[in-house]
Amino acid sequence: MARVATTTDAFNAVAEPKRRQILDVLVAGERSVNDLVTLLGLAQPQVSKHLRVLREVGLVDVRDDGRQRMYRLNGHALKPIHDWLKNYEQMWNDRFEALDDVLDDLKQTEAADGGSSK
Amino acid sequence: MARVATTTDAFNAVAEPKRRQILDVLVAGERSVNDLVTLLGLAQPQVSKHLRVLREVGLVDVRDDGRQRMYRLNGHALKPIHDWLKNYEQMWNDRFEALDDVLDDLKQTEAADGGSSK
DNA sequence: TTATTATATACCTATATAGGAATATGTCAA
DNA sequence: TTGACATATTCCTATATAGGTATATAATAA
Repeated sequence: MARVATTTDAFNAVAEPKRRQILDVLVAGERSVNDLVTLLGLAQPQVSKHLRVLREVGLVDVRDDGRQRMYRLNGHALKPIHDWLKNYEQMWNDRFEALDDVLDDLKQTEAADGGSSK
Repeated sequence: MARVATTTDAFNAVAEPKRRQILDVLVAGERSVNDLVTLLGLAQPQVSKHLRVLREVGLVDVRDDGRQRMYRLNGHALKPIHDWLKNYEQMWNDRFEALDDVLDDLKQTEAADGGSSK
């Protein structure tokens, strides 16, 4: 079997770096396809194709504006990724590293109390 | 061209749902390959293969223990994903939704002051 | 109408999977 | 040693991309 489809969920859609770039541009606001082509230096068909994937997983919405199509970010579609990461945050959080320091201090104090002089 | 390699970064490694499942098990602590096979109901070779991908992107570390190999999570490798999401959090945060409510209220008050009676 | 601009789709190709099955490697026990 | 267990690797196949190029569709302008 091949890989899970890119349009399966936000995880897969966002695995492609150029699609992340597109989203990063759209955070600032609505953009036409051509804007994205210019800003990212990609070929127009590939931009359209990436946008289709992003649209299929709900990461962007479109609006017709004359002959342009304005794409706009829908950040909510990223929440499942953020939610999944919740269980792991503690592993790199400053707050937890601070806690680790405290625990290390406690251990050292214990060791000192225990009598190890070296 | 095909898709970006699964071993390119955490984004791609984690796009595969079964690899996320493996990580979800490892949050609780170290596990042998067979533990994972049993807990997840997957075939042993596929588990080994998924673990290889996770190892190549630094998401897990291994330790030899007799004939077992104990795998352990390295959550730090997920931080780049979390960092990337930082720019988007505001779009689904309660705090921002609360702010939206406030802004809506303001708008309504304005409208009322403006004289729209209907 | 025709031309021009903006975007989407179709077609082609190379490539990297993920799973299944078989087998290799490695470690311990008898 | 031989056998049993634990894990990794190899080989095979079907499939879904991503990029390139060409073309279709759609909307405006002349």
